[in-house]
Amino acid sequence: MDFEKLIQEFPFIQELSSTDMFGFLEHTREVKLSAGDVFLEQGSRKGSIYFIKSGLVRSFYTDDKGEEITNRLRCENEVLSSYEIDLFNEPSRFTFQALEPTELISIDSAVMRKLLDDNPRLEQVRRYFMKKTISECLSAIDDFILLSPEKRYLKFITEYPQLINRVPMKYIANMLGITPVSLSRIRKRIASKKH
Amino acid sequence: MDFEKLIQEFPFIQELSSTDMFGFLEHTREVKLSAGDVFLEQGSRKGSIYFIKSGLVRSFYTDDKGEEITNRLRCENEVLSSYEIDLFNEPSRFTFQALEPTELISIDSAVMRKLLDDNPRLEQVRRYFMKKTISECLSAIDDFILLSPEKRYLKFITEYPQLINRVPMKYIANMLGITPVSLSRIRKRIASKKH
DNA sequence: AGCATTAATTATCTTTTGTTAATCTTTTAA
DNA sequence: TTAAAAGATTAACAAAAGATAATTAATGCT
Repeated sequence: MDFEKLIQEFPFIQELSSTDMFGFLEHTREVKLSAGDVFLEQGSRKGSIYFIKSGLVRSFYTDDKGEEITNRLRCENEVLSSYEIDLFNEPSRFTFQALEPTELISIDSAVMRKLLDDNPRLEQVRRYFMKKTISECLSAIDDFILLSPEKRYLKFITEYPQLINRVPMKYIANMLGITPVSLSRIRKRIASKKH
Repeated sequence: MDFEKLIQEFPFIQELSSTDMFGFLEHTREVKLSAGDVFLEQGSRKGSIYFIKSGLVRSFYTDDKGEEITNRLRCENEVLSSYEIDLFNEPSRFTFQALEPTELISIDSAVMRKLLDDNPRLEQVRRYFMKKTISECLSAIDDFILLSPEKRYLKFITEYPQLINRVPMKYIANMLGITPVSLSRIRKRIASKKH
């Protein structure tokens, strides 16, 4: 794992003492997943915080008609977890699934919470992730308010070029808040504009 | 001010010592505003956290065409502030304006940050507001992904019935991510359905 | 390799939204 | 109180999205 990149992604690491770091690392474990594996189920109260060493993960919601609606995609060097379990002590509203062979480093959410609660110096870690979450959410809301579906798609492909060829378009359509059929038409429109 | 209500809204208050509470209160000040008054400008780096004693406030973004796009409405017994200033140490992306005669209790964001940083026992206060923000944001994103504009409007009027007769419809249209014209049609459609 | 499944595209049609402009209605301010 | 301004509605049209179904393309599996 590229340590430089890690620090760049998670600047708070530099501020942690090696004691803190080891105290944290001894509770982590590695998980190897195959494409399609589900590792956290909608409704579960027990979950972990996952760092993606390699691979690709989606989280999705299953609606009353049994339709799966993808709401997040995360790939290597990113962190994800259930907001419900981590922040609100509620059952996860989403299922987490690997879309590729995936290696995760996980730490149980309850254990992590205890670590953070017991060691105030780790507070910055919690704050870092909460701030990051807020930042991402605010940006997503802005996009829904200010941009058309087409603009949102264009923004998506420039912002996450590494994802477009790795996941089904219908997952992206879900995240943009439109139907897969509509996304297909948008893509056609864009392609024809570039003649 | 109704103290019971305050504790219900902000449960962390109970956990604060009176020393902490007074230390906090001595930095607050009251602001009286008339309808239309702007009290925080887009681009400002200096702002406060505002508790609305009475009245109604909106925050809006002015786009490149000079159009104002309302993104938040807050009324009495609610708290608001600039996420950019408070969390990210960046200039506010939004202007804050009173829509009615409004009384605010404010505390300067920089002062508040120092108070929170200096007193770890106040960390729960910060966490409370960050969690609340995340919760609101996630819910808003869900609505954009899962609900049609009409459903979003219906949800809005059941969730915030106290707002519909106090603010122009066009502000609500902005927050729903649609045009005022479209909202007007939606309202007509809904009215005709109830015949 | 070949079959079955899943995803993506295309087509058709209906519904909804955006845009612009005109007309009412309400609010504001002189 | 009345004129001006701002907000809401309506109209008319173009553009886009939803829904459904059919077709084509891609993927997975044994």
